[in-house]
Amino acid sequence: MTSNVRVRFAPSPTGKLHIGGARTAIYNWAFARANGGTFILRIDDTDPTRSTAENTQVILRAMRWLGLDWDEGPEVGGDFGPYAQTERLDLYREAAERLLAEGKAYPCFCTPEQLDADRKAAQERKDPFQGYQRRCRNIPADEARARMEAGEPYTLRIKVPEDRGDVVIDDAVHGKVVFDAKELDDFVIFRSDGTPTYNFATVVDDALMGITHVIRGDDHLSNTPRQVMVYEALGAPVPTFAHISMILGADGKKLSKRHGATSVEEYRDAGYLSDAFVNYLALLGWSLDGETTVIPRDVLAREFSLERISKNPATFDPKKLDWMNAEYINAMDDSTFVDTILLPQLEQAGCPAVRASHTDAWWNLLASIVRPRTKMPADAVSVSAPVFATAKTLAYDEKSVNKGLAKEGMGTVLDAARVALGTLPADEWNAAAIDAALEPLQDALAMKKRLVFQAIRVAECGNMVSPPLGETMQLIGRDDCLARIDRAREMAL
RNA sequence: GUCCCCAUCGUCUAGCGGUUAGGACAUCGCCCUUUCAAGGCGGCGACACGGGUUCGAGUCCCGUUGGGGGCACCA
Repeated sequence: MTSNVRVRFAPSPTGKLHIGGARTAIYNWAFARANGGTFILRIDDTDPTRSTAENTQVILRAMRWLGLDWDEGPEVGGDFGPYAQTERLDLYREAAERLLAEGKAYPCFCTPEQLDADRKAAQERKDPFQGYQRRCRNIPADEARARMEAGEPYTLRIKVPEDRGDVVIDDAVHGKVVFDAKELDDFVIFRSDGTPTYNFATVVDDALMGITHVIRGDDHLSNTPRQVMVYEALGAPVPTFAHISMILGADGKKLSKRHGATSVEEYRDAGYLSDAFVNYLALLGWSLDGETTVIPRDVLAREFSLERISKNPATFDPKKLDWMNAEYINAMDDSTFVDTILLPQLEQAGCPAVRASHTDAWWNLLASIVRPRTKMPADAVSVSAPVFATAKTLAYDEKSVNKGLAKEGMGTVLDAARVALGTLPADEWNAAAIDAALEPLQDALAMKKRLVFQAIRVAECGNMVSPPLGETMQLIGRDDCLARIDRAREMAL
C-alpha cells in the first residue's frame, strides 16, 4: 500500500544523532509506515564549517541501528535527489533567482555593522519590532542591478507582503497557531557568500521533494511562519506541520551532555536493545492508548498517529529505559537469548565458551536462569560466571565466605552435602535430583534451611548471591561441583 | 524587549463537560522463596494559581505564575 504521504528526517551532520533527533526520526518513520507513505532521509549540511562527512556516517549508522529504514536518501537514492543540501546548491540558486525576478525577493546591501546599529537603535527607542528595518526593500530595480553588477556585496531577502495579515499554521499537534505577518521581517534567504540560509534551503527542498508532513522539533515552530512566506513566494503548497515538544533532562532543562549520555551510539554501546530503545523513545511524547507500554516496532509502524502526540515537553527517564530494556530481554525465548545476548557477551568478556561446547538443552537451561537476572546484556556474564568457572578458577568473595562459610558448623554442612551429592549418579545429575538430595540436610543437621543452602551456595558459586542452586549445579556438572565442595571445605569451620 | 509554545502523581502519560481522575516507571509493603532476580498482590502519590462560562470544569474562555523556544548572513 502506498499513499502520497511523504515525510523526511533532515539531520544536520554537526554532531552525533541525539536522543531528540532520534525520536523525531522515529516519529517520521512510523508516520510514513503507518500511512503507507515514503520516508526520506536528507542531510542538511548547509553549514560547511560544522558539518562533517564523518558525522553523516555516524548518523546513518545510528539510523540503521535504530532500524529506521529510509525509502529515499543517502545510499538508497530516489527520484528527488540529491539528498544532501551541499549537492543541491544549484536548486536553491535557481529558486532564489526566480524569486528575485518575480520581485518576491530583493537584494540587501546593508553591512553587518549597519544592521547591528539599526538593531541597537530599535532597542533604544523600545520599538516592539526589532527586526530588519527594510532599508533596501525599495531600492529601484535598475539601481539594485547596477550595484550588484558593480560587485557590491549583498544578501537576498524575502519580501514579506505588506498586507499579508495573519499567518495561520494548522499544526497537527498544537492546533491553530497564529502569527501576525507584521512581526516577520524580510529575512535573509541567501547569504552574501552565495549560500542559502536554512529557512530557505529547507523549504525549497521540502517543496521540491513533495514533503506532505513536516514532523520536527518544537524549536522550529516560531520559524514556521517565515517558512510559510517562502512556500507562498515559491507558489508551493504548504505542508502539514507537526511540532513535537523537546526532550528535557531530569532538571527540566534541555537535555545536554551534563545529563549523561545523549547520543544514540552511546546507548547502543551501553548495551541497550534497539527495539527497547525505540519503544521507550516512541513513548516519550506519544501514546497508543495510555495503557500499553510495550509497543514493538511493528505495532508502532502500524498504529502511530499524529493525533496522539503529546504537547508537553518530556523528561528523559533513564530508569524507565532500563526497565524497558529488561522487559525486552526477559521476553526473549531461550535460544534467542543465548544467541543474541549470552554468547556475544561471553565472547566480548573473553570467555572461551562457544555454542558447541554444550548442548542446546544446557544453553537453554542456562538462559532460563540468567535471563530474568539480566537488566543489561553485560549482566549475563556476571550472573553466569559461576557456571563458566571451575573448581580451580572459581573466585571466592571474601565477604560471602566470612558470612556464609567460615562459621561454626558449616564444615559439617559441606561434609553432609558432599555425601548426599556423592550418592547421586552422574546420569541423575539434574536440578530436581540435586534439590531433593540436599533437602533432608536441614533436618539431619537440625539447622536452618537458609544456612545450609547458604554454605553450599558459597561453596559452589563463591558468592552468597547466585542463580538457583539446583540448576546452577546441574550446569556446572557433577565432578566439578564435588571438587568445589572439597576446595571450599578448607575454608569452612 | 517582543512573539510563540507548554502546564494531570517524583517521571512518562490516559482523560477530549458529569470518572471513586485510569495505566506505566520509580518508591514502599506483602506474598512466593535456599540467596538474588523474575512474578503476583497492595500502599503512597497529581489536575500550578485566580477569575469566569455552565445545573455541572482536569476538560471551554481570560488572567497570573512558572517553564521552554524563536526573533542571526546557525541549523
